[in-house]
Amino acid sequence: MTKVIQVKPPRVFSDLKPWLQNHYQDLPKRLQSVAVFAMHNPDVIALNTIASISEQVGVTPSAMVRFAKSLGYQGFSDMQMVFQESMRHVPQPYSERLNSMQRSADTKQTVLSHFTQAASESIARLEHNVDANALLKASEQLAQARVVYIAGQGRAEPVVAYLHYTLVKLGVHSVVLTGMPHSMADKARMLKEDDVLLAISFSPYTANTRELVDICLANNTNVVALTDSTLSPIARGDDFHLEVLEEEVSGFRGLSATMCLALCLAVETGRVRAELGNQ
Amino acid sequence: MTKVIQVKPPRVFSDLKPWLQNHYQDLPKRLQSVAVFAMHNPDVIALNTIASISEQVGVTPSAMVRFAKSLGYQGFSDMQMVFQESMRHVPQPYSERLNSMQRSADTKQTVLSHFTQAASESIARLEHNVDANALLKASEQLAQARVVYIAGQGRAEPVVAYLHYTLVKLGVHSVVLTGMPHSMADKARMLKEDDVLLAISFSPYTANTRELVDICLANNTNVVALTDSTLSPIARGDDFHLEVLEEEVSGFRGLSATMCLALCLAVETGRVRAELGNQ
DNA sequence: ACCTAAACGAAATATATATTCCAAATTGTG
DNA sequence: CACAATTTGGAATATATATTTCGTTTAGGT
Repeated sequence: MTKVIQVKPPRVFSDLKPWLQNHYQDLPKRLQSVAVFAMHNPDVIALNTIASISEQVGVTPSAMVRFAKSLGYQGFSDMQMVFQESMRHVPQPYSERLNSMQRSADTKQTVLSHFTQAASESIARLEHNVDANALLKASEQLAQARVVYIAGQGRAEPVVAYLHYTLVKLGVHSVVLTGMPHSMADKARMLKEDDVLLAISFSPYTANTRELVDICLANNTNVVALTDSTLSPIARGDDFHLEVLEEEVSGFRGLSATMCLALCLAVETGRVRAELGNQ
Repeated sequence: MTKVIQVKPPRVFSDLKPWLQNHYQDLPKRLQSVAVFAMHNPDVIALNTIASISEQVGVTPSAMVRFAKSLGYQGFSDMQMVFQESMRHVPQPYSERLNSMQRSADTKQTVLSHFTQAASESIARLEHNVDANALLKASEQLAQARVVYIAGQGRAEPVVAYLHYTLVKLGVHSVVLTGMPHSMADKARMLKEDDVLLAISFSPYTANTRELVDICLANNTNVVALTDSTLSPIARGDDFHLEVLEEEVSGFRGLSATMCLALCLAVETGRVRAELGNQ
């Protein structure tokens, strides 16, 4: 049997790279080709089949298997997992474990750290994923509104309260839509064309908020939606929607990133309004 | 045969997202679950097998295939290619960032980034500064309460709403104290010794919330306080107070860290309550 | 140049994975 | 409430993919 490097192979890509450099010299010719290719195109290794990769490298499929085995992996598939992990954008297990490990055996601290970790990740993702253009458009809509009506239930209610509080402080005329479902619907029908509905809704989506959106769209009243998914029933092609996804910890979703976005939306609205010269 | 959307399905991920949004409503329940998951975890779809993904989504493998087909793809594998392409030349963050950058004249992106940075810093500080013991004690107080009465005004109101929402979901009997100042005071005087007041208050401190705390302490009712400073008038030696300080951006204070702490407090309360064996 | 040991490629095999099919359950409708 | 249509889960099937095997080739040492 061909010589196999005895020590356990690296299970994370960042370890694999320097590790492979050391053993590169000792590899047979074909296997060196594979090594060079793998270091230059990790994404190809991660995503393609042996047949496809080996063709690109210019070797036979069996060479790929030998390569993986000579590195100490069980087979090609085993090695491929390491490459796949390197391009997953949610190394949540890692960061979570690391964080927990750093903290000493204090259980309460680690519980909090789970939540802070989730919050940080949610916020980081928010920053990367938010459509800046959508944010601007939404702010403009709100800034131009005669009155901003805010609606949302359940987990969205704190967001409603915060947006209301901040918008009022900024001098934007805003009203929270409350009450029984049918009375809310009645109120929604009263909105004028120069009003705006600011609807906040998260999964599981309440039928009520959705109904309000339907009513407003039917009346040509503009709608700005804040939701956790573009697939939300309140997100339509003809409104302005912002998306924020909260990381969940053992079944609980926070509101850290959502609140951050809400504040930003409110402040931007104030800024745009000031630019437009409304008092 | 199940209804299939006729038009050719999108071959690039960025087209798939809005496209799915339009057809989302028409999908069966299980297929909607898949859709939501797919939009939230594209990397999982790209890298895992049907069996693994379907387990994570909570549906059967055949549902995954039906999903792909109902979208017009030949099968799951066909659809998976689209997801793989999206992460092919690895750094998706870059391309996405660039895209957002050129789309907007860079001002919006940086405005949001100010807020996200402030939020992240606040959360990091929260993690270091929180007194783990105080958190535990506070949770125990809330867990042992017959009824938790929650009070807070202004910027604290969203926190009140969130704590109320989460505690109720966890089966903790909790009530929000609302109304005119003097009627709230009257209500506060009704609290029994085995009730707990959960008071949230931030600078500038409202006299009202402070008064409630005074009343409860005089009546030997336990108080758990959530504030932005130990110097807050509602934080006393003889109550249990948690402290969270939000970084401010051009005069505006967010609630990201506060919400994180609130969720943690609520979940801990639920956990302690379960440990105590209360129904 | 010969011999030996390692490396290699092609095909056979084993395994994993996706897809199809159908009966049961669910949902919507008259 | 019953009927029809749709949706769903699980097993059977088909396909794709990795792995092993083995005869052949190559390279290095004497």
